[in-house]
Amino acid sequence: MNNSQVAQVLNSLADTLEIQGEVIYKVLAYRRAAENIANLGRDINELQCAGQLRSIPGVGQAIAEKLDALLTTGTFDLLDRARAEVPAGVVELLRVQDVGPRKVRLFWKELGVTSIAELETAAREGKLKNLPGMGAKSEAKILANVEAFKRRASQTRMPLGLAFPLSQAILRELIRVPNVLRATTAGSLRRMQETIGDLDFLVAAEEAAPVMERFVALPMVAEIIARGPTKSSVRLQNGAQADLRVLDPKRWGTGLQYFTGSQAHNVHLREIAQKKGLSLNEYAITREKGGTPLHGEILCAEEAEVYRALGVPYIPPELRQDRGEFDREIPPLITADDILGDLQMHTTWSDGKASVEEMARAAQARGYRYILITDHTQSLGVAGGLTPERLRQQRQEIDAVNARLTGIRVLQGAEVEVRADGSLDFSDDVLASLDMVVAALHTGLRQEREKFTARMLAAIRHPHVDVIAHPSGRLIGERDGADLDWEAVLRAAAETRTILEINAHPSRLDLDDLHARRAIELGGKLTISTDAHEPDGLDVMFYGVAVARRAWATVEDVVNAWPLERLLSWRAERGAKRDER
DNA sequence: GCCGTTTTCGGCCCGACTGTTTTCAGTCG
Repeated sequence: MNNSQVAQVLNSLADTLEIQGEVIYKVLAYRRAAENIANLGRDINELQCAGQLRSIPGVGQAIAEKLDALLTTGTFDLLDRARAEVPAGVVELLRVQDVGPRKVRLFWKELGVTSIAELETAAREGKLKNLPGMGAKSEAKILANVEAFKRRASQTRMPLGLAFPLSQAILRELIRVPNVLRATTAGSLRRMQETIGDLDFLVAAEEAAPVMERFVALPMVAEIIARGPTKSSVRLQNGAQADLRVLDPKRWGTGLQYFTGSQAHNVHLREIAQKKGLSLNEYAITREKGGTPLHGEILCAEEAEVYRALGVPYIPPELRQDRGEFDREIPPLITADDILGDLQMHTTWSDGKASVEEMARAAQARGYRYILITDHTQSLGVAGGLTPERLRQQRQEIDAVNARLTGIRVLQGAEVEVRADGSLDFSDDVLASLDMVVAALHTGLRQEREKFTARMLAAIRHPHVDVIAHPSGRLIGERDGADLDWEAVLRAAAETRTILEINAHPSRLDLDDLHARRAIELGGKLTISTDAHEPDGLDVMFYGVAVARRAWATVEDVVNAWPLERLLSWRAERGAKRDER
């Protein structure tokens, strides 16, 4: 079982216990453990082997024993009992909006409902409205939510690449409302998580009503879920939920901090406040009940003031996941302005849509000093992969472009296929003729762990390979990454000075933040590359930078934030080191 | 069930909105 599967088991156990009416803190303990396991960055099986399960935050004696059994036998006592007592279909009811543990229990115990289909039938037959605490309105709402659930065939979160442009479009509308002073996205969007559940908006305005009106009347709104004086929720036409919160500008800082989350980060911050005898909410910092009163409230118009008032260093939004950001000094994270070049892009020589010169000029316009052209190689026929002969012709064109342009240097590389047996698509002498070599695995992604890992390690240890492109091969929401021994791969890359790519395309974002962070911990180097196939494709760089920031990366960790001379001399040094091995 | 420069027991973040209620429970984030 991998980390996310273990986390899933604990979460569904927590759901089951909650339906059974278990004390909420026990339920929360399982959820917290699950979250921390999902955020681990290390394979939980390794920790088990090393007897270090209890080093995971939120895992004590009891949960450690259960994890041990789970990883060894695939289950444990409490899980078996919970599953025997509560049918899976009952737990599934929680996925319907506005149906929580208490209602699930009510419908199950009173009406014998054990599936979403049965819930729909019961609602249609009018059986829900007579239950205690229920009424006609609640019944109609639940029926509508069941239908909404069925429409959204897959309950998947939106990829960031979809959510980000959509949110910017909505934001532009909100900013235009008269008397709006500030407006921003918040939530997982502001944290730049790779997938987004709800779109969160925060607006500072003297008057809330006009902006609320505009929000619920936006053309992309399909349905109003809730509408209060300071908060509204809508369902968008693409099925996503969007929330708007309007704040007094004097309380912007606390509001933005609260609404950015993550929930785990906020819980942690509020605990810190509590230990100082303070209480934090989205409006202000106040003295806890029973404490000596403050001179009223502490209002924070800026977010940084919230952290300062609580004696905590400012934490950039991308790091607010409760993954140790309160415990360690935060280095100066890389920014988009630090990027000096782009080490993966395609041209009309293979499957790109623009010439070498067009790509070079586009990169120059974005302030870059160098680019690496990385067209596909021969065995990837579908993408018009290059033969050695065509590669030589391309070199001439690149030389000509370099002669014409000043201020940017075009390097010749290739996105070289790693074949099924781990060998590369070009001979060593052809590879040696390139300025840099990017290796990629596009085939056999479903190979078993040992086999795929061996191929990857062969590519990493290959003397001519500089970069591994999109290492896991995942496509967000479509295809999981390959099953890899990540610890072995990340270690080998660090040892051989092989650069691992963060592919900035929002459908990939590969390496992901957790693996990139682990790579850095092990001393490895990264590149953030767009994999552009046309000039505008260069504009996705900021997504990759966000992943790197979430991985705590600094300029030192990211080679395309280095001047070209430094990158090339580091590479030469690396070649010498490899020769010694 | 976890956790500890206030604690090995007694805490555990905090508030908006809705619908069913005559003061609050449930859900959500």
